Amino acid sequence: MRVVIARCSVDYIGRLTAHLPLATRLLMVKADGSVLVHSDGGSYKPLNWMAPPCAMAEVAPDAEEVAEGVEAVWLVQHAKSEDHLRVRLHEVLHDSSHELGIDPGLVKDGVEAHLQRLLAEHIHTLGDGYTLVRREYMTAIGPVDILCKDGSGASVAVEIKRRGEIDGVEQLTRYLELMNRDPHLTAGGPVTGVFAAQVIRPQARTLATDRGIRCVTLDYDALKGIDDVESRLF
Amino acid sequence: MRVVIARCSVDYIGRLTAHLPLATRLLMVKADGSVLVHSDGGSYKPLNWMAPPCAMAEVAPDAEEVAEGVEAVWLVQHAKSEDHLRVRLHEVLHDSSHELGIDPGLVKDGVEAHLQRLLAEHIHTLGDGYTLVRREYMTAIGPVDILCKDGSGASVAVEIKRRGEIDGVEQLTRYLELMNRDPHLTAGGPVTGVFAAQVIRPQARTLATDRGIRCVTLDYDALKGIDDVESRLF
DNA sequence: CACTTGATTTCGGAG
DNA sequence: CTCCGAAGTCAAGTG
Repeated sequence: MRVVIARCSVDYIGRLTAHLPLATRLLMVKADGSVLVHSDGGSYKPLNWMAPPCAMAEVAPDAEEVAEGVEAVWLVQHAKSEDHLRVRLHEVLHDSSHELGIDPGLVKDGVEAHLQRLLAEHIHTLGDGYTLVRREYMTAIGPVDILCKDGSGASVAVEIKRRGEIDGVEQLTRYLELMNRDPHLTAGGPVTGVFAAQVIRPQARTLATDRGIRCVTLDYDALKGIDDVESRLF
Repeated sequence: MRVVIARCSVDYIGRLTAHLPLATRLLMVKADGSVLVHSDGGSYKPLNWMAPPCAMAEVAPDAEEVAEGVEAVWLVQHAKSEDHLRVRLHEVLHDSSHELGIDPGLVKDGVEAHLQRLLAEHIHTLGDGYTLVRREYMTAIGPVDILCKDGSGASVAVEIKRRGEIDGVEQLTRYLELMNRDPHLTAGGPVTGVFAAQVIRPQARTLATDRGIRCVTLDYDALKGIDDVESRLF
């Protein structure tokens, strides 16, 4: 990992064309050759970058660049496309390299998969008499998050999102359309839908309701609470 | 901007819980208090981070941490939520600060907005007699990229994407459904749809065709070429 | 390999 | 401010 602080200008040519005027920035060159250009604010996203696989070469500034005061030029070329980044260094304020080694990586908890497991384990939170058929029920166009049956024995398809947005409703609608053509699934009556999420956007809620899909807001901590209480009983 | 290279472990608690085991990493502390934890590979996304607005405080390691060899602890607290990051520094290999100033920011070219402007200016590329009604035509469920009329005077809704995928077809279908219920728009006949993109995926093309939506492949450079030629005439 | 889906998405624009 | 769509999205899982 090489870290450089420099007054520089940057040009990216590839999927789009982007230009960064002359200013002082942090340049990060990773072991895989990828380059990140960061300013002193914003978010975790660099102002400009080149994703691996790519190679960084230091080339000589041309006559025009020399006239503009360019000390060095970095040419970062993507390995599988024409995408490239040209960094013109006008003044290098810091330059150091460090051996970092391979990172053991991030351990996560609390994502959609977890929500799905929790709701599957406590499917009765959807209503009395609800029973789980299976998680990731496979259809021709993809897996339905949860397939269960309501108190009357009718099939219910559940789509789970962390944030409920309109495309999630579209997805569930496609599943329901398909599933309602399967005599096996509709034996107990038409397959209904439940759109479950921690937060459901008003437009998504409106569309779902309009299509007869029930919306359920999930409380992750409450579900986990039930989980903890129940596991403590065993 | 403060740059630290250190052997550290990191814990994030907030929307999810995430842990990074002890390893050598780059820590970036930006002027707005935000912190980024980078490894020597991956992509432009940090392994872990705290987004602004937030504040970083160096706190004393507790007894257990001292016993594990922790030299210092950074507590990064988000200003508007309970999200926080705890960085345990075991060994600092580098630590430097730099004044970067405010960045003039990125200048982009070639995104969807540009495509939309170009097609709107050369709406006749869709066919003889096509006339522009307006860009970003507002409907109850969102803006249609371009509303125009064909040679016969019938309304045409155009959805523009850089890459034409299935969700873009779904989006246009929703607009068309709604617009075809508006007597004002259907006065010249049913509203038809055009799905325009630089690249259209086969699945999206199949779905669009199936729904009577015309697919048009946009050539950005060609459109820009027309633009340049025309502007040169004035 | 391509395709799909989620993300501590981030980012920008419109209402 | 919120809501919504786009992104040089990235990255992981699956057929």
